[in-house]
Amino acid sequence: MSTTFSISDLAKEFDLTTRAIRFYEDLGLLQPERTGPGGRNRVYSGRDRTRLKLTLRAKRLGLSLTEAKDIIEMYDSPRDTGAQLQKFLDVLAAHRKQVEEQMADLQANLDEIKVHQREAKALLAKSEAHADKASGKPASKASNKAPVKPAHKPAAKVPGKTTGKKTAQA
Amino acid sequence: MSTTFSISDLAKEFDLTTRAIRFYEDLGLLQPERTGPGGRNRVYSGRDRTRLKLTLRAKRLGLSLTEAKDIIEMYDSPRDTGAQLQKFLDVLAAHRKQVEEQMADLQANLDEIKVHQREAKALLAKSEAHADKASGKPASKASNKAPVKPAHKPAAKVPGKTTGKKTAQA
DNA sequence: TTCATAATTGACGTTTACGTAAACGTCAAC
DNA sequence: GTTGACGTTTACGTAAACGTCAATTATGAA
Repeated sequence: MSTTFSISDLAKEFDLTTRAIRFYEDLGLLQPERTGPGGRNRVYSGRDRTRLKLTLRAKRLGLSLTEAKDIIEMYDSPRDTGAQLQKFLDVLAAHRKQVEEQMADLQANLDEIKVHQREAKALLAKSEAHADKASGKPASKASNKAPVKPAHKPAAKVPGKTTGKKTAQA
Repeated sequence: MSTTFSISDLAKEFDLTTRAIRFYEDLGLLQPERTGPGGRNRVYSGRDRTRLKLTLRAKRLGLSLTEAKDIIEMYDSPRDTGAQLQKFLDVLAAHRKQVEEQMADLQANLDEIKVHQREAKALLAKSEAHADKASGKPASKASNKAPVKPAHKPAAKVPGKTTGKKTAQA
């Protein structure tokens, strides 16, 4: 009992369809063992689960599945010789640079959001102070409307999914 | 002369094909004016350029073009009434949450990279100290090999492109 | 035993984001 | 006066990432 998972276990946990999981297997991202009669059913190990988790995180960050695969393979490939180690370090440095660039993008994004928030709040306060005629309602907190989701997305989504199920954070 | 751009200006600046830029127009992301005989040629304003820049940043962060459009439209839509302002604030809050989640993903990623770097460096130092037989070379700095790029990507790339041209950072 | 539930393997369909010609207009340079 | 360089539209092609049946097979509950 070394902690294994069925395909639907993983599907539920990560809010994926089994179709998607099998598709990832076709790409070589997962290599479940088989069980049952004639080895029909897939059995996933903890390692598979980890790879899946990493894959999904990579997706959320905008990477393609093949890119995710390349990276993940790199991360659990055999680094015995010094040359392999050195190459690994090079790749890590490149990844790090990439990630840091992306963080800069995100930070810029966040800064803009903050600016807009400040502006909008100021405007709203002004209009409310200006409209102090009738009701004396505080009018503050945000209402819970649809969080902007247009439809389906290939990457980087807000928690709520189109398929409307559970949510699994990394 | 209010700073306008030709399609190839933008193509060069952002390392896009003109095809891509026209495609963005089809999606409603850009609305260049026309010039020349019969109004055949496109002329892009600074606003178009900004929208394009925002679009590309959104792409790098894993958003689809339609998502990018929705967001950008939101950001320069008319927020006059209090209700609109409040809705805008709600949307901003949702976006902010989304962005912060993504930053968490990125941070996790970065942390893992750092761990691996430390491990690899330790191992490498060990193997070098262990192999102090012949040459006495320092062996440190990273070499500049291909930065892991598999082929083409739909989003979030390292500077160097498949089409191998210029690079424009946000 | 029968019926529902879960899994599996094809195989074709779909959406996104452009690429890739084909065919033509235009203006400057040679 | 034709050759480029750049621009245009129309249209078909394509790779990625699954969705959506359809046709089985196996298992467990009723």
